[in-house]
Amino acid sequence: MVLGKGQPNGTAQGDLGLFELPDRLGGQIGFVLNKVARQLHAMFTESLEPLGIKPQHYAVLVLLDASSPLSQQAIGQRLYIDRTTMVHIVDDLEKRGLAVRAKNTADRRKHAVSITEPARKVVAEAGRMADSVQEQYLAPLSQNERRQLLQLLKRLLRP
Amino acid sequence: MVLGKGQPNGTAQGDLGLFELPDRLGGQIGFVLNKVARQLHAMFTESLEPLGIKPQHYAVLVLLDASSPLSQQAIGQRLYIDRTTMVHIVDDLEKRGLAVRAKNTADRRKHAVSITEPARKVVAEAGRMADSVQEQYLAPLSQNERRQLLQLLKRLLRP
DNA sequence: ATGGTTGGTCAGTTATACTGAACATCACAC
DNA sequence: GTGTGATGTTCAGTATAACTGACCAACCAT
Repeated sequence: MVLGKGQPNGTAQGDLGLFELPDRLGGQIGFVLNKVARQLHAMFTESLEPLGIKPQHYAVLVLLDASSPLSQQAIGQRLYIDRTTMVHIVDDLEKRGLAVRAKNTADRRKHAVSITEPARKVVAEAGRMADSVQEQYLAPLSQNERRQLLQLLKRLLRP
Repeated sequence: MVLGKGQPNGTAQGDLGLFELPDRLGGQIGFVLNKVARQLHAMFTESLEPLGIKPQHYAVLVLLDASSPLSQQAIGQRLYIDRTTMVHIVDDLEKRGLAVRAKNTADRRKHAVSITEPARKVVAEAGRMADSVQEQYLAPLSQNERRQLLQLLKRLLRP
């Protein structure tokens, strides 16, 4: 998966030219996409460590912060997260006191997952870290280019 | 990591508007990046199955096709692949008769990893599949936008 | 000859994603 | 009222990719 640390060492920032990819790979958006995603993910993961959460936790909390409660299925659908992975994420959040699973009286199949008050502070803090990491990693691009990149990526995202 | 299948089901192509991300996430390039990378990776992985290789195998073979032999360390550095992961990848390729580890007489610490002749055919076929998958997934973007996306991503990639 | 570094391997751990099966629950047709 | 199909969630796994730390052989500079 696109995650983790692992930058090649022994090279200075900006030495990318020293390791040109062959055209066959350099022309593959998927390849570069994976590596970029992994680098950014690793930076974000590291920055969140003091808060005791991971990027996936943050994403779920952001959604719940915006609108609580939601079912696990609804969260998963909006965040492109697998149903079993969602079970684990909510397990973790419950364990950390950052979310609760309540009964959904209208449909007993579903949990009513809600954010807790302490979690709102965590989300705010993590949001600042997210912005900081993004600012740092996207430094090679202008603001306009960043908007452009995001817009292009969003247009690719399939349901 | 950014990999696997897992698209939410029950929604039609183009229904993205139905599941807008909150700004806090939608504005995070990392989040969208991960999801896009995973989708493209899943498509490519699936398309390669008939050839019995995976995207990482393909990447290594492409590099070796361009220049053989190379040490595992050299391959890893150019493809942003961890040294232990590289061991497994070359193990797999050897097992499939697609690469060989020979002795490096100049430096006995290093293997001289080379592509095999049969593997060149696999690389060619996989390359066509890579192009096809990329063509399909990038369909929402114009040719110019695709070049732009790739260029922006490459500028972000750190050593 | 020695110490530091490098290349590679091994034995793990971690994160994310996924499948299939199972069960409780819901909605709907009859 | 009943049966059937679908849904939401959980469980028990598997898979992929990445990673760390330790270890050993080999290389290089001193």
